[in-house]
This record gives sequence, structure tokens and C-alpha cells, in this order.
Amino acid sequence: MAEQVAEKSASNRADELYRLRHSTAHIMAAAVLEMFPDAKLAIGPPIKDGFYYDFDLPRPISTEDFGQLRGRMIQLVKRDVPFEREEWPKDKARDFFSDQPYKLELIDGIEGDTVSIYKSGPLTDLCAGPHVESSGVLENFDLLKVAGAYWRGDENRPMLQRIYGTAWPTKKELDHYLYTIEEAKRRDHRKLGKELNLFDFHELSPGSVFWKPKGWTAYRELKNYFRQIEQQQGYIEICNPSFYHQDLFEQSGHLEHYEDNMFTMDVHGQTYCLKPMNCPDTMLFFASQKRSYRELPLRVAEFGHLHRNERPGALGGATRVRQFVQDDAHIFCAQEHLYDEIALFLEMVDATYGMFDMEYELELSTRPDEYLGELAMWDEAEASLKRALEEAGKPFTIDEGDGAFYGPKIDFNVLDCLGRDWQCATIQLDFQLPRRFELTYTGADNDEKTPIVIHRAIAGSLERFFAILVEHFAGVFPTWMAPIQAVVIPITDEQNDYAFDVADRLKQAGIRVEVDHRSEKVGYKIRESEKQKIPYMLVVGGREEEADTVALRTYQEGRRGVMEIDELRREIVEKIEERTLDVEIDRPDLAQPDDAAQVGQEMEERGY
RNA sequence: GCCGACGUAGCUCAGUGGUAGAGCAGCUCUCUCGUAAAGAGCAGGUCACCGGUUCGAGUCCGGUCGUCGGCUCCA
Repeated sequence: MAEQVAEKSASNRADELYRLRHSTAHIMAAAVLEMFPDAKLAIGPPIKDGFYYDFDLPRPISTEDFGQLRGRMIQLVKRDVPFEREEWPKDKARDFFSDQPYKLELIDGIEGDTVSIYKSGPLTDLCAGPHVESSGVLENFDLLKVAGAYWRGDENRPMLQRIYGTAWPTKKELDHYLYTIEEAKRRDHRKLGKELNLFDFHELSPGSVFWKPKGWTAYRELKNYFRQIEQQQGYIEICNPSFYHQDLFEQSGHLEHYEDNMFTMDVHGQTYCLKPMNCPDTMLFFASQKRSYRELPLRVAEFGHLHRNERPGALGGATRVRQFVQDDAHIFCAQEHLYDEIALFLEMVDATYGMFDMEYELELSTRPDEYLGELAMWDEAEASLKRALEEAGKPFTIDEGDGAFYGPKIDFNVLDCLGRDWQCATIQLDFQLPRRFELTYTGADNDEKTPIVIHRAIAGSLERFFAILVEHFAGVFPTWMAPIQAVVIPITDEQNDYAFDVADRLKQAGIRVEVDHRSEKVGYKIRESEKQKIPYMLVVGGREEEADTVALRTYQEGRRGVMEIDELRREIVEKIEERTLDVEIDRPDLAQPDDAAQVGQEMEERGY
């Protein structure tokens, strides 16, 4: 019952935001028409957090035009122009929109003999509605950015200019939203990566991460974690080459489907390719010896370096790169292993994301219209996936028909600080690849059988996952991942020897510790350590040296007072060994006022 | 790849056609200091790259590369 009420109120809220944002889009279109009477209008829907409208304009528009555009919109809001709905026969609409080619195309796509029209001030627009009653309530908006967008999302059709804006019922919500945008920029992994000296980029290798010592240390810790849980779950790890004769990808089918994304090179008259995925060469591993049913399920991990030739405009930070490593593994198994393998993987994903306190969403994609393999196999595989999901007790959505032609899959999406969702973990069943490589194992009945392959990754791209973690933590790594876990700060040069002695004692326990022995004041060194987000700061002066202690300050808790070195060492070592999440995940900037996230999801589901 | 914006010192950024600037970081010296910035001095630039206009280009124009925001694609 309570749930129903909540649903209803979210619905009302979604309706309100829908009307508000959709109407603001119309007001913007009206203002654009005032500025550019020849503008051709495309579509202007509400979206999560705001709205956009696509235009075909006589000249490029830029944020420099926002002042004027905003001013004209405010005028329309102040005039409180009503939104009036009319129902027109299609012929009348075609006549009216005769110089608006995109509207004409939309009219042709609408069912029935009539279309609905909304008039608001100078704008008469083809629109299904609904809208607010009049524009007076639309005062809490702002214009955000301009972007290019293809008409109907088709890259073969004209490129339009899209203006993005945001709109809220109250000034408070608008201000909060604008604040979240600023706050999100502050924790952008590209900015933090530079400030914390984690990684770099260089134009001589676009789309590649240059790992610096600090970032590489944290990255290695992350990779070690994946190695460890895989090893605990009975995975074996291999390391194969990065480039292959193209025949490998001919056989796997990648050349046919993926060639545009592959780097190829001529080697003594033969064509070689950098591998874009680990699957084909893992097939070679399986085929490298005679296999028995006793070996199954065979879980083979490979942290291979992958190269994909992304289009220049698609690159971005460490989240979208040309070379990366996946925490990839392929499980060779029989039909009867499917359920257990899927269930085991769901546990691993949940444990990992839980360890980082990350939210994620699950989506099951089922058999597409064009598929390969036997129907019965598909049905059984999908049933296994569904049952594992249900028994894991996590909510999931089903995307019917969105599976790959070679098998169904589950995708796991996590949200980054900008609210973008990234596909990280994935588990895909594959009935085709083993056949293409003619893989077999000997069954208990001495028959040769074809295994099923499961592709799976928890982080997906380690580079991307690392970037998401940086944003998630706002640069404050838990102690086990921190590049420098402790810094010893002598108060004067007198304590330098003692400081190095303390550092040595911690180093012996495997703790990453440095001594800041520069001739600077304590305050200065503390400030530097705070800025570098070092979890443990150990101040040593005359008193500490005398008593063989340190004055402890931590990033999370501030001053903690004097501590014995053994006790401190135990505390840090335990956190490292347990991989304790000893940082607060600070999400105030991610929090939406009330239920905007739910509303956003609902709007998405309705196809707004 | 497409649309748009941007590219000046290691970093953050000033510089509207007439001698390339600041803060921080770096180096040297002084200070030896008790929990988020001590002081002084020095050094640091082919203004992304290529071409054009001009007596003269960081500045104007064209191209290339890169970065960013989107679109398309996607881990």
C-alpha cells in the first residue's frame, strides 16, 4: 500500500517535471525562432534533469548566444503566455508546416488523421503534449550547452544543433542541480588524476593512459584484488600475445564484424592485428591440448592488453581509450554447469561492488531475432540466467531480443559521478565461438562434445573502472589502494633519523610509507599530505622520539593523538589485508532533491 | 567520423595587431618550526603544429593534430 502511494507520488512528480521541461523546451524554441526566423525545428523532449531541442540553424550557435536567448526566454516567461492545444487535420498541419521539413516527416509518422498542436506565444508546434497551462511557472531554468546531434540519431542524416537546458519547479532545486554539476567537475578523474599524480595523457598516443608511479600502484592493487578473488574461485590465469596473424580473427569472426575497430599492420607481407578482445586466443589455449569433461568447468583468466581503434571523437579520459586491460575470463563448461557458474559470478560481482560501496543495475538481454544455435539451448541458457538472477534476489530488467547473436547476456551498469552509467561487469554465454574453433572435450561416455563458453568480466576495462573509482571516492582511496599509505612528518631536521627509522619499521610490514623531511613547517607538510589525500600522517617531534611513538593524524578522522608504532602498524596492516573500506563515500553532490532519480528512471521507461 | 568550443611556463590562468605575464610547483639561500601555505632570490615559453594576410601575428584567415561537450559507436 505504502509502495503504491510512493509510486503515485513519483508519477505525479514525473508528470510535473515532464510538463515543466517539455514546456520550457517550447519556450526555448520560441526564443530561437525570434532570433532565427528561418530556423527549422526538429524535436525537443524532456530528459533526465532537463530538456533539449534540436534545430537546423543558418549559423552555428554557441554559448555566447545564451545571454540573448535566455533573455528572450525570460521575457516569454514573464508574459505568462498560455499553452493552447488544438487538434488539426493532417492536411492543415502539412500546409502550416510546409517550410518545416522535420515536422512534415514527423506528421507522416503519426497514426490517424489528425495531429495535436500546441500554441505558446510566437510558437506553434506539432506536439503530443501535455504542457503547463501557461509559461509563468517556467522561471527556474538554465541553458547548459550546445551540441551536435544527428536527425533521428542516424549518422547518415543531417547534423542538427542541439541546445541542452535544465528546468525545475523551484529555484532551490535549480540551484541544487547547478551545484551538483560543479561538484561533479571537482571529482572528475581527469582533474584528480593530474592533481594526485596518478596518470597522464599525451598527444603522441591519444586514447592511452600513461600511468605514473602513484596511479600505477593503486591500479596494481586493484588488479591484484581481481587476481585474488579469481584464484579463490578456481580460476587459472594465462598470458597470451597481443598481436596475431589475421587468420585468428578470420576464424573467430571478428574480422567480419569488428574490422573497423581493429589495428592492423603489415609484417613481411602478412597482415597482423592487435587483438581487440581476449576470446579468440583463449580458444587457442583450450585447443592446445586434449580436454576431458573432468576439467570442466575450466575458468581461464587473462589480463590481456587490448587495442581498439576508436574514432577520434569517441575518446575521453580513461573511460574511453584505445588501449586497455580487461579483468577478462572465459569459462569452458557444459550445459549442466551454467546455473552454478552464473550464480557464482553474480556473487563475485556483488562482493566486489559491495566492497567499494557502489550501486549497480542489472539487465538481462535475451535471444535476438537473428540468432545462431538451437532454440532449446537458448531457452535453457536463458532460464539458467533468469533463475540465477531471481535467486540472487537483485532487481533486474529484461531487454528482450537484445542479446548477441551467439548467446544471451547479463550486463551490470554502474553510475559515475556525472550520473553517466557505464557498463562494467558482463556475463555473456557463447554457443558459437567453440564451434568456430572446433573445440571439443571428451565426455564420460567417450564422445567428443562441444563446450559452451562464458565470457565474463567484473570491472570490464580496468582503466575505466579505475577512473570510475577515482570519481566514486573523490580521489580518497581506501588505505589498501592508496599509493602512499602513510607519511612520516618530522617537525625539525633533528627528528629526521627517527622519522626514517619509523618509516623502516612500517615498510618491513609492507606498508607504503614516505618521509617528508623537507625543511618546511609542520603545517605546510600536513597541508601537502592532506591535498594528496594520504590516509595516515605520522608527526614526530622530540617528545615522540623520546617515547618511541608517533602523533597520529588520519585523513578520515583528523588528530588521533599519540600512538605506539607496533599498534599503528597492526592497524594499517589489518586494513590492507582485509581491504577495509575505511573511507566515507561522500555523495551529497550526487543526491538529487527528493525523488528525481526515480523520476528519471520512470521517464526513461515511458520513452519520454 | 560528424557538430561546436578550446589549445600561452610542470599546473591554474591573464594577455583585442606593436618588447610574452601572474600565482602555485621547481632550483638556491635564510629560517628548525607541534597539525591545511615562512621569507628572499633565480630559472623556466618556437604562445600545439603547418601555411597565409600584414611593415609587424600569441592575437586575423585556412589547414593538420590534440583536448573537452554532445551525436554515432562502445569496455
